[in-house]
Amino acid sequence: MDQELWPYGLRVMVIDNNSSYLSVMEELLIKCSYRVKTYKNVGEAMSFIYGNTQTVDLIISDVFFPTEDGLLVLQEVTSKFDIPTVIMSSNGDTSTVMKYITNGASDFLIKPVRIQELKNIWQHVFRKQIGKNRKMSNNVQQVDQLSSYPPIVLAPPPPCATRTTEISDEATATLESAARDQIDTTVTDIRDLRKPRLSWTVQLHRQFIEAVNSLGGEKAVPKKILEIMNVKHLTREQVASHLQVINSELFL
DNA sequence: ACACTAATAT
DNA sequence: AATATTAGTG
Repeated sequence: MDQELWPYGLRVMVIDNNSSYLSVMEELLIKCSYRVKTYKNVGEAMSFIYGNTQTVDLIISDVFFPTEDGLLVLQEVTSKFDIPTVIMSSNGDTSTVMKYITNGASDFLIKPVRIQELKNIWQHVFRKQIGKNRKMSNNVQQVDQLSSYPPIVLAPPPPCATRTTEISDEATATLESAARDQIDTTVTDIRDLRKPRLSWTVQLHRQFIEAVNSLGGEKAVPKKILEIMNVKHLTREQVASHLQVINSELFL
């Protein structure tokens, strides 16, 4: 059976002028182990994108009815940066949705957005990349070839992504053993991982990302990350070094 | 003293 | 390119 994978650390920008809804979105996205950056206004969001190319994997923007700034974001971003953009609105009438989709929106979510829908948005990122690569090679694209490390790591899914289950009896057994496997692959000690130097395996990196996310943006400093990761023989310096790289690839 | 970060070294 | 070490700051 194929190992299920999850795109840890996918960098998602959310734009919405309603700050309480922004927080809701942030919380949901963090539960999905994405990295999240939120903006209340379109201008700041766009200037971040202009100043930091290649640091946003996906944008989720409100429509900003009636000014339709959401549409501007969409047109700007799709024409200049090719970042998949998802539009949110509380109004889901067909003509509205159609307008955004025809202008290049990757998806249209109707508020309130449920976490189940956010678990699926990562696919838009990979869709775009597959679209780009398809003409140059007829090789079957392996999903792990599309991942870029360290910004995005494919690893077993986080608890939030537990599949919407209709559980058949034997499937239950499979899931349980999969869960056990996942526990078994959690790194608790790096003695054998540090050959000459430490290797940040996907498991270790996943724990790192989860620790960072659980601390939330600002407070994610090496010492606290280290505490939360709870990995023997891992040093604060090693975490700091890794954090530096992650942050230079930006986001947080 | 300690921890953080940016810069630099390996 | 990835990880470790150093050096300056609070």
